[in-house]
Amino acid sequence: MARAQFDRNDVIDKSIGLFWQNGFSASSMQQVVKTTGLKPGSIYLAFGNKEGLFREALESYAQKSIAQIRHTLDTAASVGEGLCRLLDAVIQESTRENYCSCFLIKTRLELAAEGNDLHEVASAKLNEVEALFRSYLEKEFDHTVSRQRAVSLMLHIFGVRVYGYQRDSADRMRQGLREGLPWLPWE
Amino acid sequence: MARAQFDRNDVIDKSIGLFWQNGFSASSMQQVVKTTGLKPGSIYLAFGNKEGLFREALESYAQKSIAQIRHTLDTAASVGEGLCRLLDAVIQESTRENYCSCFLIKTRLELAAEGNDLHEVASAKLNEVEALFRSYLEKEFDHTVSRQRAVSLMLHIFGVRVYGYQRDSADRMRQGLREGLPWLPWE
DNA sequence: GACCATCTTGAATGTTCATTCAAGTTAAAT
DNA sequence: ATTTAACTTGAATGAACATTCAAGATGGTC
Repeated sequence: MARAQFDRNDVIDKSIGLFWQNGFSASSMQQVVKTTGLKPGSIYLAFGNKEGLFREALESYAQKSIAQIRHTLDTAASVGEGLCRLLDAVIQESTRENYCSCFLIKTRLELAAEGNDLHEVASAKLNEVEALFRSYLEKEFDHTVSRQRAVSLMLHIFGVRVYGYQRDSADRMRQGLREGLPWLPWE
Repeated sequence: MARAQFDRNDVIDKSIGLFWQNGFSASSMQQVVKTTGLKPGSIYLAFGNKEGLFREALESYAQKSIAQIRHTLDTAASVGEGLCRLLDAVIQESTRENYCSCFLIKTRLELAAEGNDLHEVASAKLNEVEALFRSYLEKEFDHTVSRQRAVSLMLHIFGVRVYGYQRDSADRMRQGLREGLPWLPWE
């Protein structure tokens, strides 16, 4: 069945699952073959190499995440309320079985050595998220405050992404966010 | 030169450097051989396997970190002042060339899948740090407040450990900490 | 219906991996 | 001086790794 090209989006989604869970180094191409159903030749023709596939998976994840953030902030009654919903969703995610933190953060930490290219991609996307927060905050606060609070938001989100591995920590994290982000319109 | 046993502490320190930077999967035993100067046989006799060496390195790192925290908090004029110094030190560390975040956090994220043993070690040590903060805070605040603020501290430290990869972010992080931890005696 | 460009296939490649072990070396015990 | 226990040595092992490529299959084109 040649010419009946595989579904690229489907392959990328499955690769996101694998790479997000195991990271770059601990995911083998043999696992990719098993997970995606593609044969090695097809993968290498379509994505070049392991790094190419990882990059596409990472970028797809980032794009979806950013779209999700935009949507939540756009549909909320206020920026503050949207941010609360966003933070609640992050906490909620951490209660999942097989919680995997955030693909971007994991990549930033795993591939930090020696100016790795994938590390740069992850970092750029995380910066994009911060810039997005800043631009939304500027609808309600002045420039300086918006910049500071965007940083504070990022620190808290990173914190939750790491803290969330602890079992039954959701309530504690919610309290922690209320402590550290008192300017948000909680509940 | 048999019987002239190698310096175990030295080997562990060198292993910390390697594993901290590259993580578990991306560090090969051949790199360990090169870094430590030991031959494979010696490593396997002394530590069992790669995981055994990694575990000792991780535990040694954790012990040193906790001792450092204790020392800073014990020698400060107040708990609050000690915490400020601690947080400043974490920010300071992030300005280093070859910044590597925190070995415990990196391990928690890298080896989270399937109840990995090393993940549990890292998580247990991180919980120990939180408990330590709580016990110091209880010298100045009541039980409930201490618990909440310990969580908030952990969230901020995790945040800084991830955010710190961004170049020239020290000042921004300092501002962010002042925003999120206003109960600390800053400056 | 013959052809060609396009895509798939999966066995094969050479490398690197974690780990082992028989042989070698030394310090202490006898 | 000889033995013994403790430790080192480094080549060898087999498995797993990322990647390649010649051969096969298919759909569109003339």
